[in-house]
Amino acid sequence: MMCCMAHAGRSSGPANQARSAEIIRRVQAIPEGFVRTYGDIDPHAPRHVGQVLSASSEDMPWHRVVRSDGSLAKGRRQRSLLRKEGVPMRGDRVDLRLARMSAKS
DNA sequence: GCGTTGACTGGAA
DNA sequence: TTTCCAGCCAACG
Repeated sequence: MMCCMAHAGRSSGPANQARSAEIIRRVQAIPEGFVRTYGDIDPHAPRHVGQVLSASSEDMPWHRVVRSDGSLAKGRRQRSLLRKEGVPMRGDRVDLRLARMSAKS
């Protein structure tokens, strides 16, 4: 089944926007009190996730996105928000054992 | 079309 | 346990 995006092209295409849109959609889908790693949101391009979040509006729970080891990308600023939402944490790191959600909804 | 940058990840020391 | 290195993908100039 390669019909869908057979010749979609990799520049200025709808599929291109879909990639970023999908990342934003997943981040907004994170319920309060839980977190997800960049790799869970986009295992193919975890780096792009952060880049999209930085370029996106602050109307999304970007603070619920943490690294695979539970460490925070934005440090103290992010930690305060997570702890305020009731996210289980261990020092300056999130306890992924309890806060990490499934790979997908 | 090419090279650089980035809110990353996993494995090795 | 922490720190360092190399790999990957997408966006930008």
